[in-house]
Amino acid sequence: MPAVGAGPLWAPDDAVRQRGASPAAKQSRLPLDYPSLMARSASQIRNDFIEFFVQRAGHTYVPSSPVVPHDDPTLLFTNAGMNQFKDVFLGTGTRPYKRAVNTQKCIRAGGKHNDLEDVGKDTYHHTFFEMLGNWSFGDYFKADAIKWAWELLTQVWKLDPKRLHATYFQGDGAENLEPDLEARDLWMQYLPTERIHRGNKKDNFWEMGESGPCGPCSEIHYDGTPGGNGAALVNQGDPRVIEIWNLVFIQFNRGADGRLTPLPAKHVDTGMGFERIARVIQNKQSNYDTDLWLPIFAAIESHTGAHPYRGKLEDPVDIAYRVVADHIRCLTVAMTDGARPSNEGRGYVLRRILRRAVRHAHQTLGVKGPLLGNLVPAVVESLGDVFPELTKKPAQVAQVIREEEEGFLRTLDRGIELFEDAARRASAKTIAADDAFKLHDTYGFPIDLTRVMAEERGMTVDVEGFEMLMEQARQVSKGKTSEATSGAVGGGTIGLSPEAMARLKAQNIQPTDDIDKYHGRPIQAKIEAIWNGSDFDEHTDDSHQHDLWAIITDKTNFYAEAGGQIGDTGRITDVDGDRSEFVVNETKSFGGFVLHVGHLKRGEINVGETVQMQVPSERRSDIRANHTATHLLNLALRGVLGEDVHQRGSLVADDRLRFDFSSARAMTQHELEQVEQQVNQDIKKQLQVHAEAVPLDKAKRIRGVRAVFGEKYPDPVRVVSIGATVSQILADAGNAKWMKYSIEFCGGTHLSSTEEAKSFVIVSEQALAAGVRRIIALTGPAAMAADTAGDHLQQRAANAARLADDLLPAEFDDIVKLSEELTLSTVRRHRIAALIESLRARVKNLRKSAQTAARGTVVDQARALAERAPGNGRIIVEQVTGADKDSLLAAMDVIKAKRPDAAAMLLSANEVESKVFIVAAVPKSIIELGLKAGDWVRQAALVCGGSGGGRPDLAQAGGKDPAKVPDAISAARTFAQQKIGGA
RNA sequence: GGGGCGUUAGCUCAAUUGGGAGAGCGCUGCCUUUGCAAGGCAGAGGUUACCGGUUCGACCCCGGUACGCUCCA
Repeated sequence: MPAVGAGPLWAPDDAVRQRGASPAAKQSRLPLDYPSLMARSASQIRNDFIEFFVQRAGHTYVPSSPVVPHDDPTLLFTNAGMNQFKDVFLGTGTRPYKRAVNTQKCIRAGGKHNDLEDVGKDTYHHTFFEMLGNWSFGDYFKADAIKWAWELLTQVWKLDPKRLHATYFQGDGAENLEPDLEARDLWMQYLPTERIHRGNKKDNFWEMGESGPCGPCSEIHYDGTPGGNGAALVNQGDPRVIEIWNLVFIQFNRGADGRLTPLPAKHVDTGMGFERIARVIQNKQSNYDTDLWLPIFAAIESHTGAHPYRGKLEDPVDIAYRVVADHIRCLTVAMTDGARPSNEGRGYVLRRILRRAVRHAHQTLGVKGPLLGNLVPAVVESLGDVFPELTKKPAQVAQVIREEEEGFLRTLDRGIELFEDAARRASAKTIAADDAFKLHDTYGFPIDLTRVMAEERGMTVDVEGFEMLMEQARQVSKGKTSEATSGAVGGGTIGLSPEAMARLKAQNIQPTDDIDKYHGRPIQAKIEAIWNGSDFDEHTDDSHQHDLWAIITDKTNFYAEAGGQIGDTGRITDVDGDRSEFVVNETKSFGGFVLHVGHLKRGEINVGETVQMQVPSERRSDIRANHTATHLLNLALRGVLGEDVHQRGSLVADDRLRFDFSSARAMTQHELEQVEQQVNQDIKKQLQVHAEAVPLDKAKRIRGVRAVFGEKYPDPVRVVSIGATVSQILADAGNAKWMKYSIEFCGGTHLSSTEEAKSFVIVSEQALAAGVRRIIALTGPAAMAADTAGDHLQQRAANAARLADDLLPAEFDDIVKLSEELTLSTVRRHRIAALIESLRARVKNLRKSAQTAARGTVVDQARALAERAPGNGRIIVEQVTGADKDSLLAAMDVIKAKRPDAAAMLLSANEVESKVFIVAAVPKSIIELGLKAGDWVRQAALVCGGSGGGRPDLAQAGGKDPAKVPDAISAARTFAQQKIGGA
């Protein structure tokens, strides 16, 4: 080990050369010597770590990946330093360096690791924290990892070696795993045996998931007991003796079957909680006592007027300080990386974090309005240096937080009202469990708040019952889930596990050569492997017609799903094309192996056989048109909306294209029209499309080049340009004129000339999430069809204004329906909608006057009937014409007014719709004689095939047989006469 | 991924078993009063979110969709 003395604190190891300089290195060189290590600030400690591994051990500083994992749907938030290197461990990705160091932004709240409810109550839980880590990707292993860890802790940070303990994996009989004696022996160079401890599988065997890379780990613990005699407390959950660094030695892969196999390339993955090591080095009792938190605590103090933070564990105000400070860090970082509060997934986690902070701020710190938004600048102050992205849009983040706070305050107000209701219903001064549960489950009113409010008025809450209901709800939620997932088998696709990839590599099968995908013409290839989803086969034939297979060939002309472009479909046949045929439904790539997934329609296939690979050209050209149009759209959006438009995702399919981009607001009709027009103009210009592989650093220098944020690009990267060749562009990469050209990093398939896209139509523009918009568009024949349909409908809508009154309503309904059903350009749809609006008032008035007129004639008939009926007649049963339910009721009002003592029934038949309407009214005096309107009307309705009912004084009925109306009338008369004894 | 709740006039919300869609505020007009506040009368305003089903009849029951709120994972 090199002596540390004169010269830099760590001399570069002879064995390694420095491979990358960190930004931190440029900012501050460490002093040659520093007298008081206890006084090191948190940010110096962070620098120490990074600098140590960069300078002393030749690591490359890799900036933190976003806390919002954009390419890992299995992960709610980035929760460990290794997340961004997962693909390297899985063997599906590579990096240009073999040693990396970083400080990773992590969030543990929601999902498997959920520390949310613990934050504030103790000294060391955080929702957001930084994870310092160093990595070896198939490079150094246990010896160097342990050596450097020891050196950093004891020589750079000068921690008391007597307080350090190490653990190693003790082995596991059930898994047939040996103890990690290698790690133990290495530690014995530095530590006496009594401070080296054995650990079980739970503590000392690290696994990424159910399957995948894994291996033993070795932890370093720090004994913070006053006498330094806490050896017995290692791994006992005692806050005085804590784990500070975990060194993971990845040397196995766990297959889907649970079996462990040794990995050819062994990796090191270490993690050290930054807040925790800062506390240890600064010799504090609590993570929150380090200088890291000072700006945030100060901001809380000045915005709330609470007493200064005193670091007490039990004091509610201090608890609130910790909660608010922790949560605002988490929220600011997460939202900076693009997450937004919502009611599901990671957005919901953010919402809960925010609410917890608001509750503490309001209940304990006495804040009335929004507070959290005002703390964002303090977070930026404390973390902006390490994570410069925080300084980009703090105002926008603060605004979102403020709005969300206001939303929660409204929820609270509503909850208080509901609570009052529950309190009124409460018996024996106890709020019922189901009321408390409903407040929580349905209206989001936190249980502890319910308790506080109950206490305020001398009441209690049935918490036990509440917990029971919660547990029930949890079971319901769980039970259904497992049922649903086990039921959902189908899907019809297969993938390649890391283990399967390892097997292919072991057989010396090379990743598929897919250079022919760009032209897509038929080629001949050799079958390398046949994968059935769980195993490899040498042969299959059409007796397995319905089974799904994946064929791997030495080369392919199929495009595998990537970069938003869907995979090709097609056929793989024998060379002559007459004996066997394999239908490819899907093409996907795993670690460079292209899988042609589908089923064998006829014949047989064998490994080693030469086959003909065919991709249908029509589907391929549809996809190419949509992909090139996507690039033109990207360019046009930037031109119309400005530089702030960034691609957030995209889908290029054969039947449509979808483009998601960041934009604060909806696009106006004018903007949509401009974008649509520009793309169409570019299509008409017959611009040539060029593609070329270019070294990544060179390509990045092109002015105005488009790349997706957070996407990892290979080196060299393929550059696709439209209207200028790649070499023209590279010759003058910094020229601002390239801003006006479409130049993108893209591995997809494209047209050779834009004119082949024929036409471009935007069919929808909508919000996807706050700040993200989605455009769906068409090209080619589909776009032209949408255009034609739009032309016709717009013409029809324009003509409708000149239609006569009697024709308009029906035509109007037709147009409205078509405008909803047809696939149209949004611009066109908007114009048609305007025409429809201009007609709406007139149609409405026509309908209304028609109805009024119809009602008038019915009422007139009723008036005549009332006057014509015998003076003392107490039963009126008559048919009227052209009435519906409403006009019959209006007519009945007239009869009731004119003949208050008569029981009256009106019937109307509608032959066209084959319906009969019946309404009856009976005055009180006759109800007393036994004639109820409901019974009466039902008698009549039964005769004409219906039924009815209502109140005794007024009832309605209907029937389906207009021809029976005369019978119904006589039946009704008879019935009434029987009841009231004639009239 | 699985639950709970909601969507009715411009706004806030009612509507009994399925039987004529309402109130308050706001709006328009008229009247009264006029120091201010206001008061009275009349009126307009509704695809009961959307689609489908059951029924003679659906705001109401059933299924689905969208949007919002909320809980659990």
